[in-house]
Amino acid sequence: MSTEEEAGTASPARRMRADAVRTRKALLKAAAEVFAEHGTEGSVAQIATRAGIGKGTVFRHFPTKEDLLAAIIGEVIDGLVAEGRRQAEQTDADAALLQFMSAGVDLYVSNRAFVEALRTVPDLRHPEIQAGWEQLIATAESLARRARRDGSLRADMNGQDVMLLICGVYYTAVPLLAADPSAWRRYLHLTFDGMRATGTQPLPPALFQGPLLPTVR
Amino acid sequence: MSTEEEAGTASPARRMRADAVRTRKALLKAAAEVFAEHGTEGSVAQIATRAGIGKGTVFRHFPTKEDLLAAIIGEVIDGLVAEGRRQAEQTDADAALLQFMSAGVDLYVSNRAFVEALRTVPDLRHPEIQAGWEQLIATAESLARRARRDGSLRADMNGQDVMLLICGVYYTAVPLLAADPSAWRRYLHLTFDGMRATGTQPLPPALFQGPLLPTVR
DNA sequence: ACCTGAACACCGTTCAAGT
DNA sequence: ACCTGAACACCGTTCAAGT
Repeated sequence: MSTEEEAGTASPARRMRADAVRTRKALLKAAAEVFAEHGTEGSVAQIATRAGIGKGTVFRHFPTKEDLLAAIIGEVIDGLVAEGRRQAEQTDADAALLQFMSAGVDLYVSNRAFVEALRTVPDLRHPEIQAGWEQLIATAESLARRARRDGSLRADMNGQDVMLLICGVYYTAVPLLAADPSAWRRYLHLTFDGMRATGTQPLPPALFQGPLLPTVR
Repeated sequence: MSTEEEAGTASPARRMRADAVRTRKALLKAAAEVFAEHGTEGSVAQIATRAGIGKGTVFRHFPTKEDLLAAIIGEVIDGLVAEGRRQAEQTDADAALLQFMSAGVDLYVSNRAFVEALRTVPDLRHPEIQAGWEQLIATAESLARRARRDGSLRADMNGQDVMLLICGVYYTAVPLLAADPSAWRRYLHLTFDGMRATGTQPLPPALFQGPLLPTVR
């Protein structure tokens, strides 16, 4: 978590004054905490107070609240991508895919802002988030490909499906999570059964193979 | 749609002055439109303007914005319950369940406020919504029971699962809906395959059989 | 009894004034 | 170069004043 390179998160311009570097670090830490706890609705004032800085300073570092959110979410995405790559080295392709999806749903449960941000991927036009999302799809696709080859995943499932389904499983369980934070497991297993189903009708086609957002349409 | 009994929506106290009845009707109409278009975030000012009344008047009829939302959502729920009962009369139990779920997802797609409200069912402590939700579960359960009996639905699926999965399917497809409003069909079919899966591991247990919110825990 | 709009405490955002 | 807090246009909500 904190073993990454420090300070340079999303590399702001070049060469900052020492005090600004400190301020920025405190800001990012506070924002990460507030967003994880309160979701996207956590207020800028709340973040500023927790970081011990003025409200105006937040907007000096990030032009909008959304930009700040994107910086935080970018890091969370990186973490999930890393998890996917770790799973890709496992021998059992089926288990690797399931464990990747479990990690994803679990992350959603523990970080409200993460799902809220990803759900609005088409709206949030942040290159960092778009790039992160495509990395996630690529990672998921590599896991899916292996599982397809050894027959544990149906032929018409791709990486984008995997990512979208992680989100769907989370939302399926949302109303139950307050009472039981692991209620999502039931629906992940159900979904996974659907993903391996054989001898059924072929699914209606997937929309996009590559990037989530086409320029046309 | 407008063939229902007029004016009495959620029966306010007793005997209103004629002008108040007119105001209330305009308010409910405006609120239904604004919420469907803009989701929960549609503003009270927007609704008041569209209804041609003052902002304060909104709060005279409904103590909070949430109460107004609940009145609107209550009606939408009734519509879906009716659809479920219609499907229950169909001979093919499997098709009835699938068509009920299709109608549900489709409703979510066309009415943003509806999903947003249902997702927060545990938070929204409105008896009307709670009651409506339980009616939905009961309706879904009657469809599920028939499908379970004739073997087209796995034995460990219940009505609550059905309702939660409708929501999940919607959210799975959310990022694609702007580009293709029927993208959810792919995931509904996948989910449905999971729901009929046989010869697989039993699912982790369901949390609650009856009402969604236990008093304990 | 019913409606209204000004007033309040919030929100994200801007910016002149300070160091 | 960097930070700050007052000021702005919003938000949901309250309430004294009008009919």
